[in-house]
Amino acid sequence: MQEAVGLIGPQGAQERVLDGVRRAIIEGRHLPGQPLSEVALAAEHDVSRTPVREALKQLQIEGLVEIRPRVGSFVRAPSRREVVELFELKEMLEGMGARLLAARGPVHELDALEENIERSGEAVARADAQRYAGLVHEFHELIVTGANNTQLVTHYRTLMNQLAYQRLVSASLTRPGRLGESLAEHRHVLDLVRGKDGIGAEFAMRDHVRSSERATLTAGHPLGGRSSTKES
Amino acid sequence: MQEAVGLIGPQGAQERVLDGVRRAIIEGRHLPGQPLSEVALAAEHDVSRTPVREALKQLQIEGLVEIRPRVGSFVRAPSRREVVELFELKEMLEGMGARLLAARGPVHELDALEENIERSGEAVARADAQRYAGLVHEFHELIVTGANNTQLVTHYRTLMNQLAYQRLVSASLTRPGRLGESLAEHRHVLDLVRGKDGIGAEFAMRDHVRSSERATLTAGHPLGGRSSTKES
DNA sequence: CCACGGCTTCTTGCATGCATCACAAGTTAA
DNA sequence: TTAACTTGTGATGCATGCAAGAAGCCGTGG
Repeated sequence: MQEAVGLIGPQGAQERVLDGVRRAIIEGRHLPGQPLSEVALAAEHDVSRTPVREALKQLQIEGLVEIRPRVGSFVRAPSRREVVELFELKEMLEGMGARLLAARGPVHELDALEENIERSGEAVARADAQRYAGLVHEFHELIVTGANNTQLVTHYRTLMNQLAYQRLVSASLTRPGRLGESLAEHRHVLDLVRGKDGIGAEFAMRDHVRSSERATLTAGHPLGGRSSTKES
Repeated sequence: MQEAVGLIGPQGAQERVLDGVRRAIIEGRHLPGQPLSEVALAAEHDVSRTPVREALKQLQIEGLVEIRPRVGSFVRAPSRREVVELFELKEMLEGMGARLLAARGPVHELDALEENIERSGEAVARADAQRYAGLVHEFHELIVTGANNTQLVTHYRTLMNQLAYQRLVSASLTRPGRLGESLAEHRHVLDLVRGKDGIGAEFAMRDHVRSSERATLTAGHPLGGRSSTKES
């Protein structure tokens, strides 16, 4: 071909491939263990193998893809152990976010959190688990971004990608009573943040993450439990 | 050329380039802001541009290199603000390591830590700051690896690369009295870990990181203070 | 003297071709 | 029948060529 006429596109070809494949994995369109052929992805996104290779490399670093040299790339599913490890990290990072946010004083994220809790209350009242799942995501995201620490946000986002958090949360919220429980914990965290109790907010958030972890791991485990890396 | 006769090399060409450039940046052979030409690096490592590009991409994700699209790659120096952010993260991650290590009970890392403190005492007695710096690195590394959480280790290593920790620590330890102070803090942390006081160990470690941060940032700042991204 | 516009040059981004290696199916011998 | 060997097919890893864009430079106009 060698046309490259359409120039670099909106934001480069490899970024398009990167976002596309990442979303496909997180949304479950590519299942764990499934091989990701470079030529197939190149054809699918209508680019050559080069940007596909670079995108796969980045996804490997993000933990979504496993590249076995000279063999190929595969969708990576974290093992059960890794999920526990990721939750341990999540606990620390979100606790850190709550503490830093409390220390910042009144910033616009607090209003957004207030509004989030209000809308969450409505969703819980209607038992709309799907909608609440989205609001949960927003709540945690606001806590972390509100900490005003870009490094924290970067590491946190990587973590969440690996956890395929969306699906996990949706699964955990099916347990009856969990919605109200979760909302109460959110409210408690926000109260402590507003009260500028940094350490209190940190530990409330950590407790919340742990209880959320329990709810998630005791619910169905859509992860399969086994890593894609078979070590036989 | 197109020879590729020597086959794939010991561990692939791009890995060689990756390690080489990373070490060069961390050890200060490539200075912040300096442009990293693909062709120059390719010639230096005797490979083509392709593996160099992939290595640079990974280094960008690790935070050591900034790639301005269509412009070039540059050695990235974290801004003062980013250094503070990185230390905040370091504090949380090492605190987490200490807590998890305490919960694990008697593992071989504890013996290694004991021995490390012993050797550290000798280094302090001889006022050998250089040797002590290496032992500090080992101590913190043992705390983190001893937590038995591979995700933690991964994120932590990335962090340390960005901080160019080696140089920073060496600089901070020039302040008189800091060596003994630091050693006492290490010993305190290890005592709490051995006593299985997880939360205590976590906060002792966090306190230690904060005091280490103060010592580092008040010492000379070899980082230049300004980011490589000039925003004028 | 300073500002602005066109141009040159060097850079990256992507496409493509070739060599090498991993895996599996088919074949043969015990 | 089973195990080991051979060979074929497909994949990745790397080298290289071409086009588009960005930074710097020089000349010109004010």
